[in-house]
Amino acid sequence: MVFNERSHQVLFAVVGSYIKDALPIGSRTLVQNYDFGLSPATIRNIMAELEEMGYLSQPHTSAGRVPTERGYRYYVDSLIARPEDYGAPFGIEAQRLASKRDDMRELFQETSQLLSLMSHYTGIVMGPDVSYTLFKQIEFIRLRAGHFLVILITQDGFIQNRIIETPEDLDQRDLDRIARFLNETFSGLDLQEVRRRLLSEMETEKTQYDEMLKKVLELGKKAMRVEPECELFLGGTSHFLDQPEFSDLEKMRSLLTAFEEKAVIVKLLNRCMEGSGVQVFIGSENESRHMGDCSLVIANYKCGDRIMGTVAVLGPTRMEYERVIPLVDRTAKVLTRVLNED
Amino acid sequence: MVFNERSHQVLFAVVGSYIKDALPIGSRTLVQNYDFGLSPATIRNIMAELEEMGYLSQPHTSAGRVPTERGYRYYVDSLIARPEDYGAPFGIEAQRLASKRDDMRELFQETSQLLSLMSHYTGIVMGPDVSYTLFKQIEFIRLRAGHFLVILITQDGFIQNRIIETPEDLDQRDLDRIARFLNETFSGLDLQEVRRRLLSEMETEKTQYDEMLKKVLELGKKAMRVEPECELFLGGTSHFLDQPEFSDLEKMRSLLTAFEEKAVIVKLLNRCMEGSGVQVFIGSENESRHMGDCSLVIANYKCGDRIMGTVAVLGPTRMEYERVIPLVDRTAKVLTRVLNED
DNA sequence: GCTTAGCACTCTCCGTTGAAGAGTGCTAAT
DNA sequence: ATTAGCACTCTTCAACGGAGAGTGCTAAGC
Repeated sequence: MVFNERSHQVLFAVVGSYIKDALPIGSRTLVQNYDFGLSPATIRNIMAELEEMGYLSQPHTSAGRVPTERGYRYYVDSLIARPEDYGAPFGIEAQRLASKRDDMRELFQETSQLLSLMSHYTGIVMGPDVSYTLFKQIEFIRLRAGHFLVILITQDGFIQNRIIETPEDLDQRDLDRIARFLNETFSGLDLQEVRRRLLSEMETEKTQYDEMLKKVLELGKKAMRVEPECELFLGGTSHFLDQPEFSDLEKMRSLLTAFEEKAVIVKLLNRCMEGSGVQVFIGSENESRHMGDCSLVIANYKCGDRIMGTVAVLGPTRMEYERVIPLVDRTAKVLTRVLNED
Repeated sequence: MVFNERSHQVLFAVVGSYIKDALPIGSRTLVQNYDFGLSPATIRNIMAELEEMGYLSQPHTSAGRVPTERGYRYYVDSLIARPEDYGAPFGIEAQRLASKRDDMRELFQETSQLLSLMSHYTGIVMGPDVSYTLFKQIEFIRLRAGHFLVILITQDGFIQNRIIETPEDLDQRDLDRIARFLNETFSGLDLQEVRRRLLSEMETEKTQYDEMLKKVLELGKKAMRVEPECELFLGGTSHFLDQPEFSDLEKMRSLLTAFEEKAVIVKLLNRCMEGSGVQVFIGSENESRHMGDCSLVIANYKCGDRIMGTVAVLGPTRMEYERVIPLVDRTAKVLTRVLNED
């Protein structure tokens, strides 16, 4: 801690109060509400210090104080450092999620909505990067000449279907044989790896002479072409309208457009895939110009030992971290548990 | 037409001008921009008449005139009645859609975005009600004990997958046999009908004694349980922020919430499934309290002779009908063509 | 030496005021 | 039937000024 207990308390009080009311807070109101046993004048001195150190600022000369990003950062760091037990993971919600265990997409959608519901901000879940998930099974269904439906199932239970075309037609019997071959050969590898092996195999001389094998590889290559992308699940975007700081039309618009290009968020979340525990990105820390006034509270969920994806809550910088941080933490844990019970 | 040529022109001019600028328009500006060969005073008299008849109104005593819903209605009806050739369906866009022919969901998503892109409003596509589409093929894939992935393909190319559970396990060989049986027996019927037959079959006495058939029916019943719901594809919801009339925070919010409960829109669109050609619903005509200031321009698309779903553009009452009506019409036609070429 | 009371100062907020501008309806003249 | 003229109404906008809130500084108190 950089400064003494008293400054700490005052800073906490200011940040807390501002989070609650979105109003600059002055020395008088502070002593009224927080009972420090000090007079407004003393508080003023402390606040002046805090301002000098860059934790608070005044919108104009005779308004109260408002936290700076640095102030929020201090506040959040203290909250996270608090070695507090967040209590038992919630029960009913865990059940609700567990019931969606089989369909990953539904599970993630539900989770993002749950996050939104409980935080009153926007909930985000980033699914696993498909190209790194483990291959389990593939099936082909012939739709019409040269058009096939590919169903790709990963070990996590992610199901993806896509339609591919080939210049020459194949009948269902061939397709089944190809699928069986691929399933036996590649099960358990990640999709990147599967694709790599397919490609290297194709370059081998001998393949040239085995017509059937060539078909297999060709089809496999097409079927496994997964974009290295993770799906993003958003819940409760309209909560943004609840926040007074986004009553500004321009901000609203740039936020909404940011949502439509989900890419920005994915990039952001990807950056955080390494860390463990809850992480918080405040305001300009998250380097997207659209999100200057937003904070992101994130945590990773795992499958086995591997970090699989991210859950997050996106809200205004003035977010109720005290509620949201434990919430995100617990949600990530519940999701991890649901994914690992089998 | 209720009134004479001159009144008609004035009304058109007012509506057109208001659509363009969102500003009440007065007699002076009207003669300046539209060249009627009449003086402001005369226009004033005409406008007073139109107001009395309920086609125009004044926000306050000394502002210009603004169209009422009735005014819009007259304007739109005249536009639609115009026996105009809307020109050849657009080329490049049609191509873009045709390339998505195979995956219906992508096709619809693309269409809604196209609508939004070209209209600058929100584009909507309502997919077919799955329970009335024609069954083509079903496949089962065993995931783990008692858990199966069902892939349901309709003749339109709609692919749906769902996971079902059964108390007793079945191996893949059984599943394939069941699928083959269902495919042979029910291909070409609509899903409602398939389900009905399955149920009636199950009640037949003899079924009780054929263990295998019983399994087939049981699984078929579960697999075919499609909710009588149509998917909704929205594109460009953020365009709403462009409109000056929605700078009001309250309206924005209620609109966004309306979007989140897509049900409202589905209900609305369903009501219009019968009509042919372009239909327009103005302001309060569309009976959802959230959409008081919105208009909906819709048209149906078909597959064969059957109306399959709806494309629509949702915008402010002050919408550029002149551009949007032909746009929606052409889009519906292109979609119909894409769906029917095979 | 830290804390506090007092005070002058600054800045926002909000209601008032008044002039400018836009548009109307009515009347009388063409 | 159309139009010019005119008085009237209503909004918009900028300027103004007082009330209120909060600050920093200084000097007195514990």
